[in-house]
Amino acid sequence: MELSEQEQLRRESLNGLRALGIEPYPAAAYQVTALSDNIKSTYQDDAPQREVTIAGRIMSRRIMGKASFVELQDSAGRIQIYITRDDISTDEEKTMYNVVFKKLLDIGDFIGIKGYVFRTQMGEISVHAQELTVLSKSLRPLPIVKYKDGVAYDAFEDPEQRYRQRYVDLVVNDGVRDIFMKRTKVFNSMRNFFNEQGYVEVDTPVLQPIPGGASARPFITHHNALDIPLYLRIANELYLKRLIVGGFEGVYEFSRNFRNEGMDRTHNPEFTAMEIYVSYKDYNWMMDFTEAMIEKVCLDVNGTTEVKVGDKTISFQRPFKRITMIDAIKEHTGIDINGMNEEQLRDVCKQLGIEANDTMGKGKLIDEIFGEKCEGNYIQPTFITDYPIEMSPLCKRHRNNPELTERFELMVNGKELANAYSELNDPIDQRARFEEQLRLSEKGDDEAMFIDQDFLRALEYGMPPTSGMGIGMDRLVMLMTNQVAIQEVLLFPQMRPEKVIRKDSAETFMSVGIPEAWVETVNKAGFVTVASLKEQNPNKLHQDLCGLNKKLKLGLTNPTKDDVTLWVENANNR
RNA sequence: GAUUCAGUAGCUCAGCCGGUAGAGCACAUCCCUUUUAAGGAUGGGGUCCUGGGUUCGAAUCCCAGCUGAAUCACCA
Repeated sequence: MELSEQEQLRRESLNGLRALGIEPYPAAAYQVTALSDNIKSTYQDDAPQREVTIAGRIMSRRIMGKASFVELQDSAGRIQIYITRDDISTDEEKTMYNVVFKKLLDIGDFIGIKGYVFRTQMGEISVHAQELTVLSKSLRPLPIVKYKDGVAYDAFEDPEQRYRQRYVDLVVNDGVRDIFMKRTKVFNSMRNFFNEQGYVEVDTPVLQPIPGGASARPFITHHNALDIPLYLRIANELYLKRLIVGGFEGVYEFSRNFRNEGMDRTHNPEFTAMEIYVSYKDYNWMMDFTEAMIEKVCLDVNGTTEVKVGDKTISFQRPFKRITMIDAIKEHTGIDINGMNEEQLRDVCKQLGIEANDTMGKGKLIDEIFGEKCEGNYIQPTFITDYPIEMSPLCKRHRNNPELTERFELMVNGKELANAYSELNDPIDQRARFEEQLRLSEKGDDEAMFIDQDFLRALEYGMPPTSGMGIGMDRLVMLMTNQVAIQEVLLFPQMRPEKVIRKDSAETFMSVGIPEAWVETVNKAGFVTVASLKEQNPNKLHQDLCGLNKKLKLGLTNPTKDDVTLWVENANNR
């Protein structure tokens, strides 16, 4: 492993600490009595002096001779520490200050400080250190981000590095933690809302023998003991309904779902949905319930019902607009699709310039028209209701129109946020709908649903009238935190794995005759494994190595061409 | 999957009409007991993403690849 100069220095400092009898990774608990924000918010100039013990990471140091200032970052924020040589050092040599603090500690190290709170001449509330404890040594330099008046200087902003090394992102970038704190608040607020009504949080299987409840390509895995394929769930809907059959009157689950599809700034292969099912309710009740829930979540998280999303302001104040899908299409295209057959719908698509192929059924065609012409227009929260029956195989037929279903989707900022039904509980109708899906699947629609026989059996025992609703939690958090990328609201978004560079040890290189002194140079020339030396032209290799020796002023004795030829031969024979 | 852009020091970036690789922060050494994005001075640090090609000579031009981002396509 090649270490940068700064990394090497930090390892030397680590040894320096141990040489002084200071354990850089102590085992003992450190009793913290205060957090940075609390110290600052409760400070009063005329109050009696307050003793505190705090701990955190050193984020900056300003050494002014015998006195220094440190910015210490803990979970709540940052606070300045004032350190003087004579206060923290007890011995004659002032080792704690001159050696430990000034030489052996670095930005990024965790330290504990015992001291008292005061205000500096510049007016900043600070802690005057009386005791310094090393809590953990950091061996890698953090990116240095500085802030003044909310402006970041030298921000650490390469998305690849931020997502791959979220821990660094969280340490150095202001505001990243806030997003995830808000994410937790969204979940807690929603959970409280449900619990207050007596609904029950449950866990259902992530590994499912039949991936049901949604239309999506699943991830497939294999169970060795049973020797069967298992699928990571694409939804948990069918399991929650089984629980309604079993007698629960209200169940919900925050469900991590997995879909084997494209990734972009609004899709991650694993994402979180919340689904809730309540018996003896219909989708009208669920609309009232959903808007009440979202209004509360928004208030709990942001303290207001309005959120800024990009340059738009979205109001989550009840009630939300409601419009049927047919009216929405009429509104945005001027075409009334009510009662049209598949042929007529295909013509409408052509007329509107929407691509339609033969695998698309009636439902899919209507969905296409809506997605293309209407969806993006609904910025303020809007319930789109009464979807065509072909698109909603788990949804109850509309009480007034057998072509439609009792379904709504909630559109916000031009995208679907939530989806809900009066759940289909007629087992015979449900079986017919599944069979229709199977026909679509045979027609080439690879997203059509599988038939879950056990689910049908459950329905045959009888499921009470029920309404269910699912909501995309990541998208909700994006709205609540004004983020446009799902990666910004997932702690560890999916990334292509980093390449692991396999490297042979020095001994392996020496075993083909390369002198120890030359191993590093051979590595530097781009050969980190002995195998990579195979089939190399010894002349070129010889030249490269001698060139590096000269260029890097290594002062090594150049190998002869015969030496290099032998190395390559040995590598070939391994 | 397509197109475009990007990859240079630990971090943020300049250099890109080919000719010895630069700045700020960080780091090191020295000075300094109330500083605050940055105290002062001096100094060290690079596989210019990888591999080919053109050339006397490539960070720079060309081709291919890798990784990421944006837009579009596909998909809840």
